[in-house]
Amino acid sequence: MSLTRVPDGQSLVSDEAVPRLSLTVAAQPLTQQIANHIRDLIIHDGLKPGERIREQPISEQLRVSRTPIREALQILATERLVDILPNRGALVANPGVEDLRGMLKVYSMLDGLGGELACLSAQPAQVAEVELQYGLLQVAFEAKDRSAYFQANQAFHLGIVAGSGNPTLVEIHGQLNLRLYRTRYLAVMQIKDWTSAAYQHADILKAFLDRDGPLLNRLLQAHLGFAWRQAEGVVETPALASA
Amino acid sequence: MSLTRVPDGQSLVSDEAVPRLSLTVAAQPLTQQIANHIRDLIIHDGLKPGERIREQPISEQLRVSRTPIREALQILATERLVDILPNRGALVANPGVEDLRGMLKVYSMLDGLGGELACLSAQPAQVAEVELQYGLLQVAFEAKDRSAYFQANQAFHLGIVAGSGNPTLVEIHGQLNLRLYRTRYLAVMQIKDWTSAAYQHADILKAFLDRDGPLLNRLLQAHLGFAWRQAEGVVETPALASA
DNA sequence: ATTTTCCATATTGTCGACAATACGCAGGCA
DNA sequence: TGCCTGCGTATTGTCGACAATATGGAAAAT
Repeated sequence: MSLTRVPDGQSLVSDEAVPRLSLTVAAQPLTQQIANHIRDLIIHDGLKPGERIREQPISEQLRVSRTPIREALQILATERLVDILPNRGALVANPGVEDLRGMLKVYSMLDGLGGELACLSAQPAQVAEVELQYGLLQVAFEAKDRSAYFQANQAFHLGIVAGSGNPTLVEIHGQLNLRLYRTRYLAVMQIKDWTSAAYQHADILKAFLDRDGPLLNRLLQAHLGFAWRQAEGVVETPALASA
Repeated sequence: MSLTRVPDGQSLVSDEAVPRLSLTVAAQPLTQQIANHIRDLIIHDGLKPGERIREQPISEQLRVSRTPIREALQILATERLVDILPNRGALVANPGVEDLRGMLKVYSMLDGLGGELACLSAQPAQVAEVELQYGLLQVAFEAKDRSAYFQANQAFHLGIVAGSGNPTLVEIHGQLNLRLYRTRYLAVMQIKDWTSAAYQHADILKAFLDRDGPLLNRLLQAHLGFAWRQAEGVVETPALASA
């Protein structure tokens, strides 16, 4: 990872006409960059659940003082990706099976709601994006590429929710998605018949294209419930003692 | 507000037997105390939407350096109660009507889900709490005490969700509740016929006591939709320019 | 041998100082 | 007048140092 400290030239060149004069997006605040960095480590299992997160090592690796690191940890704690024990440091959150079940219940509901609303308000570009991801999903599925499958699956579902046009819903859904990300990723990579749930996407896409909100809502919730039942066993033994 | 810096003696004396030896709860981290302080100011309208939050004045008022204040602001930004503009400071979040509508949609869904789950898993003590708050609600209603009414109303609804036994749901619901808190408070204080929605609580309580989840779900969502329609007009003109 | 006490060390928490950036205004220029 | 330019000031961003706290183990006591 490389941190950028100056307002660097990540030019915001979309396919639209670019306004004259250097319209560059300012560098993201250090705190945000660090939070992103640690968040990535967590959800991609570079930092294991229950593992301690010390400030000094990160400070040295990223060549940054501890101040922005602490701010980043506060952000991640608010996102419930880390637990901060006063005077004793930060740990990677380590939810138990019961916690995960509870999160999934809420997540399913939000996912279903997202689908239902998307049937009402999704823009053509958003529909196209979902169709595109469905295509990638199929490709990855036939190639038995679990990693690509997982990625397309993510984009497929997030794409539907994005179609709801409800920023709050998208945000909360996305945040819960992160809290479940690692477990779901490990599940997809490990489960024997990871193909079973794949077929459900065809129905989901169809309901979406037909703009059948209530049906899509039901399908999405059922889909997640199914995927979870597949994954139940994979919720590995707690790597480290939880508080 | 008073900040406590040492592990002070907020002894955790419940009505239960107190374990021997000084079992005192450590002082909350400064950062948390400050976040709570600013959060209170925001939801109780001590800081208006769109208003700038400067670090130095708070630093002087609370007799604290800017470091923990900045950490607190990061927390509040993650909770979407403030917006941080890089290099330009923090503002109190100022959601538009459309944003509020979107939040309420999600909030209603979560509230309904909470009620439905609570019908399955609420503990007797939790049911009693809800009944208690219903009583206070009635008292405040008859006394035409809007402030007390609002408070009991809050406790009534939060109590139901707490009965769901789903920490994630409680947390997310609570967070959205805070984002809507100020608007709802102002609405209750200003609306002419603030009494209309009050009658719905009887049905809600009955469905809860009858453990009729689906019905309670519907009632709660309808209740919030109704309350919102009452409040629509109250969503005042943006106090300050929003970004 | 077991427990307790005490201390050295590692880590987190807070601070004041400095650097970087944005803002407002005066002055210059067309 | 209207607009640009440059500078002083106010504010935010980052840092290194120090204070406060927890941790682990050696030494002492039972």
